[in-house]
Amino acid sequence: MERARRPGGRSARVRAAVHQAVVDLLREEDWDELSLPRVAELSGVHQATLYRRWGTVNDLINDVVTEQLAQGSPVPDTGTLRGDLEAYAVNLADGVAGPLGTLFLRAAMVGSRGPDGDTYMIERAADLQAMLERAAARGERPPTLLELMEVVIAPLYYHAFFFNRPIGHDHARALVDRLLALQAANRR
Amino acid sequence: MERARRPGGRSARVRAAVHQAVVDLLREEDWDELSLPRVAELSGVHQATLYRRWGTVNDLINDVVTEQLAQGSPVPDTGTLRGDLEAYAVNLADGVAGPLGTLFLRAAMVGSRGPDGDTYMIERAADLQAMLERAAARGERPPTLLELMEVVIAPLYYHAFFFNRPIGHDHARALVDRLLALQAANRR
DNA sequence: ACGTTAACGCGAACCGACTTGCTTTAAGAG
DNA sequence: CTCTTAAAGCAAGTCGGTTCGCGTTAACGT
Repeated sequence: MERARRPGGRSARVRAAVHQAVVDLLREEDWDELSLPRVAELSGVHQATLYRRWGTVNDLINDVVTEQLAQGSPVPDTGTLRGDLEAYAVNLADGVAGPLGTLFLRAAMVGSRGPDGDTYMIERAADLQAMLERAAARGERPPTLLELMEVVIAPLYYHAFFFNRPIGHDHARALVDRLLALQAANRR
Repeated sequence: MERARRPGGRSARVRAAVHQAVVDLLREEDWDELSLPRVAELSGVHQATLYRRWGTVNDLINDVVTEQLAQGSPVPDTGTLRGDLEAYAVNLADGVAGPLGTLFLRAAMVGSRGPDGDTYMIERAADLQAMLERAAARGERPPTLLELMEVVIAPLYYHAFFFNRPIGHDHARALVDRLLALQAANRR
């Protein structure tokens, strides 16, 4: 894999300015107003640079999402299964609202892929899997990854997607309750 | 509300050809290849007509989705709650796969609205609510609409959206099982 | 500090999406 | 059958997104 040949100062500044402009545009304007010329205008970076470095809007979005996922919102480790799940759910609820949520949904829709060719979802899934295995190691009885996705994560996205209004923390925690209740019921 | 002034023969044929072309394009090409000129080419209808009747790609998609929802897939009435739910879930599972699912998701993402200004989701919700009320009238103990959406519908969309692969009928029925199991647990 | 060159800035040209004024066709009414 | 006119076809023109060749800047190695 080809490493970036000159990652230093200027390129980094340009990248940051462009990423910032993307988020800003998404915050104010409509979904499909996002174009490279528009980003160029707002960021002060020349169009040609955008086309050369990123090529298309989707690739740019891809880059932004990758960066955000890499640094922001790590999977929590609170010491209890319930604690981890609630922290994660509440965090995700906040995340899918706001401009980054939109970005993320759009990225997913176009079938964006991370550097290793995997879907973002799959990369994240590994982290969640690890969280569940920590719980199992402590002697708790965690749900499967599929159950977690279906009972907690899917509803969060669903609300954001179809009704795009923020999901309350209480509501997010209620989803976790439901998941754990199912676990309790299954054990019998 | 202004009725269509001349809904007869030719207009109907044009509309049908255009709708067909949209679905065909979506089946073969990529998500963002869909443009009015492209649809014009494939349908044999002139560009100008498309721009005058629909204006934008989103409005066209809107029209297609509205039509599909209006005729296709009515909310079932099998006589039992479980029967209704399973029929609905299996049907939706098939629906969200395939090109129409994509169409629908995209429409939702842009925040499409039906003729009365409501989100499609909200229009459909009324039908589902009626289904649940029929069950209640029979003396069954139906879940709330919110529970139905979160436990059954959300996961179906989630799978289609993030992993876009079809959901098996068994899997769809399993989601209904989960919903009913939750109901049983709550009753205690 | 100095030279090399990747990465950015600039403007012109290109191309496809979108618009518009006019003409032609055929639905629907009498 | 005839008339009216809504809706479709046509073609030229505008506009914004995209590409390209060339000159300039500033990372990074020495």
